[in-house]
Amino acid sequence: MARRPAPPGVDRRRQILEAALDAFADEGFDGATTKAIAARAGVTHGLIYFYFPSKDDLFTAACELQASEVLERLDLTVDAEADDAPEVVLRRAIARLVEAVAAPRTSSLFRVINRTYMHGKPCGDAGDEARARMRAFGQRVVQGLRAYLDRQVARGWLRPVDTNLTAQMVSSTIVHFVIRRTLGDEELARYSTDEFADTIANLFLYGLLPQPIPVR
Amino acid sequence: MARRPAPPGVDRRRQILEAALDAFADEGFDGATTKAIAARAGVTHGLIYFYFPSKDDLFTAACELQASEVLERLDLTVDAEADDAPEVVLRRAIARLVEAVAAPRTSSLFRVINRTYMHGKPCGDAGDEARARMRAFGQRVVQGLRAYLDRQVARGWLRPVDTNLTAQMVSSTIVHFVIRRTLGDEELARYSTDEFADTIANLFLYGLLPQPIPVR
Amino acid sequence: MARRPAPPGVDRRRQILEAALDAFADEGFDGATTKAIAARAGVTHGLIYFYFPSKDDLFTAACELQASEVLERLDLTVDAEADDAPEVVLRRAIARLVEAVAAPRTSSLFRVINRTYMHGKPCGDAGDEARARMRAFGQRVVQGLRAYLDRQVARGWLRPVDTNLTAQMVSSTIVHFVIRRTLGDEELARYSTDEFADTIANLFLYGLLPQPIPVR
Amino acid sequence: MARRPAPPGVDRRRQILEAALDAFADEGFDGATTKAIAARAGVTHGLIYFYFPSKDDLFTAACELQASEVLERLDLTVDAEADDAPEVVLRRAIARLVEAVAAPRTSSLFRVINRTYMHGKPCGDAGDEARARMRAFGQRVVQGLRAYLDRQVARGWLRPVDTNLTAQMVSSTIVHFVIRRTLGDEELARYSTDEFADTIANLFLYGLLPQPIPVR
DNA sequence: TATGAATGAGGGTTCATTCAT
DNA sequence: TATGAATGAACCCTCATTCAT
Repeated sequence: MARRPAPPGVDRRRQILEAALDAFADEGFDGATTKAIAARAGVTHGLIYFYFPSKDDLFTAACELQASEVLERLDLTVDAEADDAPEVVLRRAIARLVEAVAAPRTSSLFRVINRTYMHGKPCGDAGDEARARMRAFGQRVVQGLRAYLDRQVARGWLRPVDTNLTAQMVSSTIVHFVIRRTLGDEELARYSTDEFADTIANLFLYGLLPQPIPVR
Repeated sequence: MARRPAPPGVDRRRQILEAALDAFADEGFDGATTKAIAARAGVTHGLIYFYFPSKDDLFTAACELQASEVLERLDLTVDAEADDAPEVVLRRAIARLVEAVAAPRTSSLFRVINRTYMHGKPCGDAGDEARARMRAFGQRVVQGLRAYLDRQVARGWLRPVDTNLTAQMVSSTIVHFVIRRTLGDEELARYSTDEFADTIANLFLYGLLPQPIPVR
Repeated sequence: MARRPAPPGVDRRRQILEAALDAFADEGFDGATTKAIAARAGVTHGLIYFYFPSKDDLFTAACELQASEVLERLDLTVDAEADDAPEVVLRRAIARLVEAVAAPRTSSLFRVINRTYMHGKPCGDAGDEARARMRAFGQRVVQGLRAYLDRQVARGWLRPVDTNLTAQMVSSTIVHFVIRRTLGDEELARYSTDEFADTIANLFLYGLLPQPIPVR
Repeated sequence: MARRPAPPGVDRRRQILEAALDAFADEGFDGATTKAIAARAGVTHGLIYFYFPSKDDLFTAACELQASEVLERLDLTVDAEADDAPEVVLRRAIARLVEAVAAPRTSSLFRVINRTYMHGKPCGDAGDEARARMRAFGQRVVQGLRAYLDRQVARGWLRPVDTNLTAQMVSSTIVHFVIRRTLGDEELARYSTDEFADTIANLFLYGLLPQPIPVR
């Protein structure tokens, strides 16, 4: 009974994809029932299967849509050649990442990816293929940061560290804390977004050993 | 039919708890079926419900058992007053954490906790209560590290940073990467455990800005 | 959206009916989805419900269309008074039946009918009514053959057997084997259509007991 | 909630298998829902999946159980060397087949097989494998009859016909009519089982051409 | 203690059917 | 006429949980 066709300007498919991503982030792949996703999207249960062949496909599509949209905002190349002082540049990069990850849908994506990373068995939850793609997406994010670090190291503005591992650490730290903050962690909610980015940046810029902190 | 009482010296309850924790880590709460847990523990399905009233309780018990056992090994107070140079001391602390987290059952525990942290909705997966307890456990781990940092800052051996946030960052970084390494991440498998701890320590000790690295 | 009216000379309704009959024959009533039928007919899914109120009605219509078209070709009355020898006459009748049943759409019809015959419960598959009509159609086919046999018995050209039962046996045998041959049964594919009709005719003409077979 | 364990002497598995075969015969593979089968067996829905991994497996198991039990009763070798007159011997064989096929569960099996034979697409209904096995079973039945016919032809008691095709025709005729009779066909119900077997036997023994019928 | 048959709610998926366009 | 998005009932199957033994 085809009751209500979508009002013009409403994209049911996108509604579903967004609801799905949030649901997967909140409940996990198994925990997010297709029925719940439909309810969240304001859509009937059956409609999901009109747009997507299976829950797995929905999962993949939801992740990829968000991933593709997020990659632009995470582009650091524009900043790479700025002539500002090293700490200013890195601070800015971290602020950019914090901001990007904190966007509502994006944090859902990263929550999903995080689960993917914590899995051992190459089966079950949403299939291997989806996991592989998420991993690839995660790597692209990291590679963006790494390229950026490489550039700064080459210029002599940063210490010659293992840029790969460093990029992973920095980005995973950002993701971890931004998500916790997003989820309402009280300790983290005290910091404004800027303070937050700043604190992270300070740690990674100067480390823990005593030394004069340059005025910002 | 045939009742096969456990041979003496075999603790069925513990068998179940350990199998459960690993299963929850591998498959997630929903993904780990009680049947699979029983099989993993070498126990009949029904027996689980002799020892535990429900899957939720099993989940809680499995986490708590491991948590209580792990807290001892993570105790850093013994080192807190050592007179070695600051970097030596912190490096040692990080190595301790890396080693502790990498222990097989412990990494399962942290994998489970990680999922818990990434959840938003206060429902579904094993109930709120369990999540609250896991959070409390995580905090105890962090507080151990934080107390350690406080001590060093007080001594003037570390910069006066926000020790709470720093402790969280350091520990979450360690957990994140140790787990990924445990799960077979190829990039991380290149590092030996010591190198790994060292790399992490260097980053947090000195930061990214150019400066002379003291000989170790 | 775009309405593509059928090009003149194309009978959408008939397209659907033919596709439906084949689909029902191949997959059964439940197995043949309306979507698949639409695809087979080269028509959109919704259009089916413009021409037919329900799947049941489509089923009925598809069967009846074919049944009405087939009844002409199965008419044996023209031959009934031929003066050829009895075996020639019966042989010719059987050949006619074999040929008629083997026609592509006709064999689909008989496949559908066969299923109908093998059903017990007066429910489910396409309703009782449809089954009753199919049975009636089957009986008309049989009655045609029976009338023919009656005529020959009356003339003394055949043994005075129970012509009703005999007609049913002969026709069901023909249908059964022609269908199996149509479906690619390897053992039956060895025979040409003529050989096939001949073999059947021989059995029914002479029986199994030893006796000289007249030259044909 | 494990309410009622089976009373001793009740084989739930067999209950399910028998109910399943009848249901498949009545409704077809798709039409017979697992829920209906469970109800028919006097068993809860879920129990089916305790004993059988899937509906397909249940289908296969149900057919095979009945097939194996029926093959004994269809054994004609004992009669093969009897010294009675040819018509007596064949008449007896046909009576045996009629009786065997008419047994309640057996006719269900043959109804299922019939559907299998009438299918074209090697997919859908219960999978190819099951269909292949049913075909094999059908062939074993036919081969039994064929071997019997071969023996009689070799002795010179029957005409040297194509025994393979003849066996198929005789058995398919028997199956077809016994099933219809079982299902309540009014025309066929008039005949007693013996009359029925006799009529069939007469047709196949003597054919339709005029000739003296020997006293029985 | 220990077993495993038994239960039933609920999850993913399919599909006949409807209706605005 | 024709389209295809939309709906909801029902299906197969899984799984936590129970209970007689």
